[in-house]
Amino acid sequence: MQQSSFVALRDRVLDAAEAVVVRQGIANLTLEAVAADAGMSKGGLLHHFPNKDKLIEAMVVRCADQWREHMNEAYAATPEGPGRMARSMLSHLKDPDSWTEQCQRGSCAAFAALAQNPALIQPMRAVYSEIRERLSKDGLPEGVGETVIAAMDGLWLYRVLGLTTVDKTLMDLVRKVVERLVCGSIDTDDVSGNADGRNDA
Amino acid sequence: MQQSSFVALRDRVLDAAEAVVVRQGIANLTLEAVAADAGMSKGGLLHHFPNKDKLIEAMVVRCADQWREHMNEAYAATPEGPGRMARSMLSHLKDPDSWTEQCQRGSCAAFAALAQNPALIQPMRAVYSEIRERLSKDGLPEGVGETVIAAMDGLWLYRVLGLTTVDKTLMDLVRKVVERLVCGSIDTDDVSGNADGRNDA
DNA sequence: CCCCAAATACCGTCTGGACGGTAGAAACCG
DNA sequence: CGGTTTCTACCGTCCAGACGGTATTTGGGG
Repeated sequence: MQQSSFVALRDRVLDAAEAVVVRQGIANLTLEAVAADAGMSKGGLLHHFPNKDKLIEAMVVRCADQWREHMNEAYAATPEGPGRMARSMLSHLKDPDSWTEQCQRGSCAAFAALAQNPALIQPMRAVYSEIRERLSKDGLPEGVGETVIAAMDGLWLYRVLGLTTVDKTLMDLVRKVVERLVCGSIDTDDVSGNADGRNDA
Repeated sequence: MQQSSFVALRDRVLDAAEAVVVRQGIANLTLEAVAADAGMSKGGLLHHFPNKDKLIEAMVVRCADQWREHMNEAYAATPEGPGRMARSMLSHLKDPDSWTEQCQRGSCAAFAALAQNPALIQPMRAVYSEIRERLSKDGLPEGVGETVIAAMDGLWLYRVLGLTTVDKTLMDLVRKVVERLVCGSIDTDDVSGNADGRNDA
């Protein structure tokens, strides 16, 4: 019974870690709690992850990989043309359940890393670099891609910190406005032409 | 010398707490570390804040108050008309130094609360409710105000998690795109009219 | 103005408990 | 029997908070 599936043990432990964070908060993410939730002893847990840093690193890596995969799938399913990357990212907002789950995964890993050792967040940084790289070659005027993803991550922040409730209504509202922004930028791309136009007060 | 200024002691302690978080991370936000940074003993610290929860609560409250104040000042300095609230918030992005400082303050308090006791974040939630309330009465089409603040908080998230560098260039890019969005929404407010128009793929 | 007492601000020490990590035994496997 | 996995027991450290004591200030009576 111990290795019910071959590779599943690692995932079982990482799931347990996320569950602990969700239920009891970052402060209670202890080796004992994770082990208990995964149905093993602390010693057994430490056999697979030599220390807490490695455990959290694995959480972050798994999360980053899933994110990347999710992103590529959405991109493949998005019609070609300018703003394809931006449009594919916005499509995530159409499925609140999936989005919420990704949010939770990401926040567990990110906050665990932040609390344990900020350097552990590196894999997520890497994913972000890729996203921004692809957005910069998306055929949109400067700044639009950055705005799209910033708005999406703002929603992420609200959910994660509980600053405000993020329901389908809010997600749809923001998504439609941003979609309009993207489409409008494709038709009239005079934003980039205005890159130097300082209208600061 | 101990009470150099009358009320300043409390602020000195809270400043110390923020400094500890900035320099050493949330995990090292201990009473001893705060006391040391504030130039007093742990016993002395506990004389003013009966326990760690109260200390962090004070951090959050101070941060929320400063935020509200900052917000009201910007609003007062912003020309009247539709989207005044949205425009006043965007003006924060024009001063990277001030914005960065606010970011740091906010993140220290928010993460300290998140790690210690998520319920302590309540004062920030309250500020957010006010902001969203005012944005909803801002004379903009539905969703625009929400998008504006979501984009700004996305930048906040990047800075706080270090997901990507947030410099003046990026801030200006996003600000200009969002400003354009706000102004465009004032001229042609057909976004709200399109609320039902589903163009999902 | 002085003296004494009460309040206030602060300090150093202690303790109980939690946590990360180690070590060796035990169970399971072929 | 050898190797792998898992367990139990334990150690050293750290931290929140309690406690008793000390310096400084305040205030009131003579």
